[in-house]
Amino acid sequence: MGKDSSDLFGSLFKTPPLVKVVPVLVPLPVPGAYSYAVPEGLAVEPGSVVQVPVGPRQLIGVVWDGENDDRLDPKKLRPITLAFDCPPLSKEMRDFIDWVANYTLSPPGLVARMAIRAPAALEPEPMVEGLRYLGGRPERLTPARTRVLDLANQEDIPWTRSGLAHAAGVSLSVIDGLTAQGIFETVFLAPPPVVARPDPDYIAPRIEGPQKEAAAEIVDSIRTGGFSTSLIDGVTGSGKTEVYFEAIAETLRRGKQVLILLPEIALTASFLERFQDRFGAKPGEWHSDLSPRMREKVWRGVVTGEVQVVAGARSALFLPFENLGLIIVDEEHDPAYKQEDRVFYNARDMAVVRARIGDFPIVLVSATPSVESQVNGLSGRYNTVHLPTRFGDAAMPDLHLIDMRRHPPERGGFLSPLLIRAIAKTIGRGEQALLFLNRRGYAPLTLCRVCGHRFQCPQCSSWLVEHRFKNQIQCHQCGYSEPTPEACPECGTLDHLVACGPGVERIAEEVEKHFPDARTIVMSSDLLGGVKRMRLELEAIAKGDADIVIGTQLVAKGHNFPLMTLVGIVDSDLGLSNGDPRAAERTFQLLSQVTGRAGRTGRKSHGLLQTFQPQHPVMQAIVSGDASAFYEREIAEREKAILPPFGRLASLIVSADTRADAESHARGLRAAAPKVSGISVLGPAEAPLALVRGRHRFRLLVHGRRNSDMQAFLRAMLANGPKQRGSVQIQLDIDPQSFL
DNA sequence: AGCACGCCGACT
DNA sequence: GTCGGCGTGCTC
Repeated sequence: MGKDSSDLFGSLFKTPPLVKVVPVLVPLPVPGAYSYAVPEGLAVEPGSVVQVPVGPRQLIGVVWDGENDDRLDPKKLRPITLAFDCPPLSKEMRDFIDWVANYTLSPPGLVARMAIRAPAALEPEPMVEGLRYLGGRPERLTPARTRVLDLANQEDIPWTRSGLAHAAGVSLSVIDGLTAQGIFETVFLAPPPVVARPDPDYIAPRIEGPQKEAAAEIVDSIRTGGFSTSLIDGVTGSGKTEVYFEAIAETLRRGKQVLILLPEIALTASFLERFQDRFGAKPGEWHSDLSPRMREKVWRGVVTGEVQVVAGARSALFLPFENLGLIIVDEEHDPAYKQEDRVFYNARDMAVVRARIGDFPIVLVSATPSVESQVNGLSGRYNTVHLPTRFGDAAMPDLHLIDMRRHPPERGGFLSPLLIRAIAKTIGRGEQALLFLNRRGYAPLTLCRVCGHRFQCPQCSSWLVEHRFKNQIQCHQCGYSEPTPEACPECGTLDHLVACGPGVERIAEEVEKHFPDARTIVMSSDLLGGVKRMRLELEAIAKGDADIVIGTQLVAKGHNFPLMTLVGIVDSDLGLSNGDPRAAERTFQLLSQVTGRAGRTGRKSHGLLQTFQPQHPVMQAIVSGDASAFYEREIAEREKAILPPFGRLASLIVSADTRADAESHARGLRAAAPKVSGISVLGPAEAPLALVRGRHRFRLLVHGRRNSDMQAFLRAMLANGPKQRGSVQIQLDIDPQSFL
């Protein structure tokens, strides 16, 4: 190995020692990867999870692909602190993260962070201490010791200390005594799996007719392999879950992992049990209020491939599966799939992208598909599977509108005589009625009859909602609350405050007046006693311990009420004109879901919808059961609403954490770009907008922390066209697949 | 995201 | 004279 003199010279005087430098994504809102030196002897590759120093802190990051920024001052280079002992993120996962960061214009480090959000799981789980039976007898045999030895002789498996004590009905000291005498040996065992292995053939599928055909169609796409998107579109109670369970079974048979995405609210014990009934084991769970310990176990199970199926909320999409082969997105239309902080994304859309990158099938499921998915189904890009009828002997409820102009309630009331009569009949038969009103509290607005003062939130200027059960007035926007005052704060007059409009509590009052002997229950998220009480109440209702249920949104989902044969919608029009461009779609979905609560177990059932707009397309679609007419119309409306592309008319929708912030951003933008005519403001609740894909027309949502950033961005965008990317976060609410 | 720095208004 | 509000800049 001859060294020539120039080399020697270089190493002595000029050339710095060769250090390996790698890009590392750090969890900071910076546009790209940082560069770090790899210390001697540390083995890292793209995907390795590492700890690195950033300023004064140590952060967890991921070694990334690509070149280092060579403009970086080498003096700034710092070494990687350590590499975690866990499998690196796969190329597929890295591509997915890059894609999502690029599409959502989010800092890639923040996207990557979502994949490694179980810090404790980065080190392998500690071994658990166990006991192995070595045979032999103790010097003195007591009855307790005999019981332990009998058990140990029966089963030749390693015991845990406490497990053996418990099984033998003895105290830990008995076990310790035997261990001290060399009867047992302490061994270290691999930790037990979080969940048992699901068995695809645990029971024969309980499906028939159209369900069976639908399942066969989807199983077929799995057998074919490769990327495909299917949309299961079936009314409530049509057996959608049973159908996609067959897709899961087929994937498991092929030795691949499955992810089931559900809106957080649908991740209930009853779903997990249903899964267990079919597969003999529960799926792994992933959601926001998982205990850190559990989070760690599931994360680790997923990366090692030990956990075969995960049922999770949207964040589960970023779990680094070892061998993912199928994604199910249940309740595909649910707005809970949207994340609207830090990284803005719709998990449903990103799930399709993940399947595309991983080249495996994905199945979207809904009784009321989103307009976007409907469009994709109609255009043939998604393979639509219809389940038009209910499963077994259950029939859809008979639906009718009540025109409130012709059948008004009595003075001071909100229920039409027609609805009251229907309730009387229903409970007379010993069946249950559900009254739905999507409004918590007693009254949405309180005012003073003397001076006209309206109770308004001091923090965010929306109306304060009276809650009689809690004796509070609350702001439903920001959570502000205060005790209900007795006197008007403006003019000081006592006892002249008047409630305007109904909330569920007020409907309960009216119901009690009409049906004093009925067992009435109010279900709303501010039910005293929290989630536990809520669950008990739902069970009680299912058992028949209530005659009339008055509920908000939260009765719309899940739960089967066998005796529920009447659903009354108090105000069907509520939500149709709140400025949300998706108002009609949302209302259609909500009303379909609520009316779908009736008659799920075979009894003849009815739905009555009180409305002031019986001709409205949403109302017509609901009562006629003709969803396709509604979608067709809605699609046409959206097409019309989409503004012309950039260049001719730039159109911006500004949104921010609060409406006030958004207004302030918009003022700045209007000043910065007077030629832009279409700057409009949406509050955080309304954003992002629906967009039907097609051609390259789109709206942008600009989210920014700083006015100056937003203005700079806007100027650059106007100069360079819509492809310009700025330092602000932008949400393009357009079909991600047009970018694939 | 955090954290430091710096610049103007209301206080012990 | 300071304390502290948030606007701005920086982290390999």
